[in-house]
Amino acid sequence: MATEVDTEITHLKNQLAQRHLKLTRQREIVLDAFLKNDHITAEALYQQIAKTNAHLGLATIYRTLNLLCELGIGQERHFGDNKTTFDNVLHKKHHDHLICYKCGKIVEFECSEIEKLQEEMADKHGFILQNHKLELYGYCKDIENCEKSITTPTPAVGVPTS
Amino acid sequence: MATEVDTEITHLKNQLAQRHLKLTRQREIVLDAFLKNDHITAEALYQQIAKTNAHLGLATIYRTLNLLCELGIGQERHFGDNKTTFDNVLHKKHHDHLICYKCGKIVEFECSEIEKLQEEMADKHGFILQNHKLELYGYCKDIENCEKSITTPTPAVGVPTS
DNA sequence: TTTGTTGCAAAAATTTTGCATTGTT
DNA sequence: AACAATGCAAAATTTTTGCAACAAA
Repeated sequence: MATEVDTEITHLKNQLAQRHLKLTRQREIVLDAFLKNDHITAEALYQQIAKTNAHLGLATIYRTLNLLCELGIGQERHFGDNKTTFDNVLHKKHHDHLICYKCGKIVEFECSEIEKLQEEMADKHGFILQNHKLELYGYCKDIENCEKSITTPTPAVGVPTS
Repeated sequence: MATEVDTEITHLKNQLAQRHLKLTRQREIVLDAFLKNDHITAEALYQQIAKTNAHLGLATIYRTLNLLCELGIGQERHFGDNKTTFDNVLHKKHHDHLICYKCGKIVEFECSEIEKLQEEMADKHGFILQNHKLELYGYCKDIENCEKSITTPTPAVGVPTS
């Protein structure tokens, strides 16, 4: 069956070939693990891979993740904290996020009207739009799970506490 | 004359008093310098202050900038690279950015229609919206200045090169 | 074969922290 | 006087790099 992973692998192969870069086992492992996660950090991916596969050096994870970004498969994100997370962005064009300040929950959404307006704004200011990042911060109304799921009591980023 | 800085200082004073924190000369200096810049890094602010005032420790800059964020005056941003920049966000509600991949130019804009849609999206997903960050990445058509102003040939962040 | 990649450890770069001293309320 | 902030240097984090051994084209 032609899975989404196949598509990504193919894309990766093509991009690598174009640049005379090589498709290694490590790169496949990282890509594979990467695709199974949304917004994951290099460190987390490292841990995750360490559990299931032969050991890959953290430096390789970083190098590969950066490569994926250059090839248009991944994109860096920063959610409040200062850890860089990486997202699959190749087959998820409209990849915006809602983040809860209290429990850290991240919900993905898309909105074509917003996309359209972004295009207009870029045009209005003389830009050719290639990409965007939209993050909405707030509090989720999921009282039940919000408190429970507190991992790190995310420090408010520029939210008036009054 | 009642400048914008006065407003910010007043806000700062009030917020500090509320929390039994103190208004120090250093905090005033940082706030003052901070307000004169859009999206500046801690290091840059440090350098800038070093030129004009008595020397402030870099740690103090960081501490104060983080404080400003907690008080709702500042907000952290990450534009492509992994340096944290800080923005004045108190009196600029609609503070979105267009960033040129090639020359690094940053243009600020606002769009109330987008704001409204964001509100709707948050609501739709059960969030109470507090804040947002919107960054549009692309290439500016300012051929004249785009090439010239290259500071750091910003590495493309997730932009298909094909 | 040739050229790119990995792993490791060392190095960079960025941000935070401990603690004695100093300044504000 | 009490309590918080600063400065400095040391520490902690996060990410990158150099280089010899290794693997893919």
